[in-house]
Amino acid sequence: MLRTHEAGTLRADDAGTTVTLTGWVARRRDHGGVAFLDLRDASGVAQVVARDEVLAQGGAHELRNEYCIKVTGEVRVRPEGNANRDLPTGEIEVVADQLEVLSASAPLPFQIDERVTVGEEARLKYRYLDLRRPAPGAAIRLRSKVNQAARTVLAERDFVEIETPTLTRSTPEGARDFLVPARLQPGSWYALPQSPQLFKQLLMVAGMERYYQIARCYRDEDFRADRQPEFTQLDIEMSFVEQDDVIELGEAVAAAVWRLIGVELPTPFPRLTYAEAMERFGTDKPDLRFGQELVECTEFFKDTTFRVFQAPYVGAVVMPGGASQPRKQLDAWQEWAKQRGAKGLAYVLVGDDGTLGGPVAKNLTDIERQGLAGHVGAQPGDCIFFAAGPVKASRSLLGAARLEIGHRGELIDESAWSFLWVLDAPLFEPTTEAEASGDVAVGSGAWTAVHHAFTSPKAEFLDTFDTDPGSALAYAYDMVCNGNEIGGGSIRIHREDIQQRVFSVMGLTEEEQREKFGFLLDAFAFGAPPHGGIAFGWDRICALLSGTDSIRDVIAFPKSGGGFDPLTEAPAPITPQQRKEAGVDAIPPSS
RNA sequence: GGCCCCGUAGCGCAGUUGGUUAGCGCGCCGCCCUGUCACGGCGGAGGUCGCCGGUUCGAGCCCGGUCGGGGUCGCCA
Repeated sequence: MLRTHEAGTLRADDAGTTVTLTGWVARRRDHGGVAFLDLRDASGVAQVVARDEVLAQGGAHELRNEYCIKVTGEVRVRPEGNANRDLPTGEIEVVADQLEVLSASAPLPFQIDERVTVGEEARLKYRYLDLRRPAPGAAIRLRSKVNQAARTVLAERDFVEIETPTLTRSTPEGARDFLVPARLQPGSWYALPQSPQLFKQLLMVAGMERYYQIARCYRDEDFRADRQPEFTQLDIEMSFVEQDDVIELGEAVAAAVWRLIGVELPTPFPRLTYAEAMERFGTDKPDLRFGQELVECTEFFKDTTFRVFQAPYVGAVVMPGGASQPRKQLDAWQEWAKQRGAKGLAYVLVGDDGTLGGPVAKNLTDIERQGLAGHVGAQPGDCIFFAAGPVKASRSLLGAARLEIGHRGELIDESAWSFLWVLDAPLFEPTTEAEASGDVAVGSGAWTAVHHAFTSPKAEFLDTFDTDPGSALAYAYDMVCNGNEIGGGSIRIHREDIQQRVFSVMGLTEEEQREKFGFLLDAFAFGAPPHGGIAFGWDRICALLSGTDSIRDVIAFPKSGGGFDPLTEAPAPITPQQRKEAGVDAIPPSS
């Protein structure tokens, strides 16, 4: 090694030791005859004292920030009154007697200083400089620990870490595939996997019994703050298990990684059914760190004369103190609701004396006005928001309003961790609903799978799921943390007859089944074990653990909007020669 | 794909009602400084106001378009 010690580890005990340190000049305080250098390496920072003579030697006089240097000198306790309590190494300094510039630094595009804010674009373009800063660097280092913790839990339980292909076959489910031309078969293409889903099921057929992988997944979809075209899942699959076994393992993994930040998660996690989550929170990933649950009002308004509330569903959510919002603010809520595709957001203001105000109040009957605040649990000074209309859309609007109320009203305890499982999701949803929300149906039937086509119906629906698909629930489970879906999975179908019936509900003919999933169906013909699994959104989990909002902060080299990498400037055009060789323009014989 | 916000020096930002030479902080360059720790002092350089077009006597500012970034809804089994 070029060094004998790491800068951040030096303490008063090391006084008298001659050490050689390597690292970067984090800051230079030059007093003419003597200069103080903060030498930073991965372990931390230590102060180096360099006299003029030492600086002059070896061209070190022009030392600037981020020069990479090597310093040899004696550790000593700092003179009386000069200790720096803010630094772990603040008791000591290294008196340099040799200083060598290993590598000079050009002037920096931005300062390597936590106190200086830098735009994300600049940070990503010079990500290698960004990562020299304490917080960004710490997020990447924490991620490594998170991987390690998960691996430890899984290794203790005899899981087998297995890599699956990244060049694979395009399958029709889910998101858009990234495609890779096959040079040796012009006109044919590989797809990058959206997840190792099918492979991990094949590994169960292969008798591996317990599989995991920290797997890179690829989906060619439009961007969001919490989305990258390539992202990572901790992917797990187990044979001979039931839902509770997977849930227990999931809790063990979560507990192990949260322990890294000193949080002991109480297990088992609370469980909500999908139906209950939708009813009480208007979402399948409720944030339980605050109340303001939705209040069902359909029955309350069953005889209402107010046209808007003569709807299949009426629900409410209370905003504490919301009655004092200025008119402008209340109008802004209408805009907010419209942006979500709603007509608006009806509201009633509860005055300090209990009288109801706002445009809706006068449309209510006396009886309704008397009972309303009590029914929804509103106090004087609160604002009650209503949504009326189709159940699903109304609840979803109220659920979003609830979150907005929580944020604006600072009702959310940011230091709290709320974990839960959401269970018993529906197996199918009507295709029309899926299409209405823009979903591409896999089959041509009236129903499409909510999770995926291999998710098992719950035992009690085995006889009825094809005669009454709308009521069938699945062995599917989502782990939710602070309103984020951080993991999800299911028990899979392993019986051919059930799989056939699921396919036929989805309107897939046998021919289509063969074409789309032939290799999996083949495998299932050879004694497939009952199995199930879970996949964790690893980037989101690392972001939560790092206390950052953006998954970009826990990815070493993330992409910016539009899938662009500001550092390498990928994607980039290819040469005509590459085009020709890759077979990008080959025309398949059939078309 | 829809909607909203942003684009001014290397970085982060200000820029009034459209009006003289576009400012501030940090960084950068030069000189000075022997106990600092976001050291300090003096001096200096640095601008295609994203791009194209329009309105105007005059545009960083107004209008249209376009590119880039961020957010949000759609989409993401």
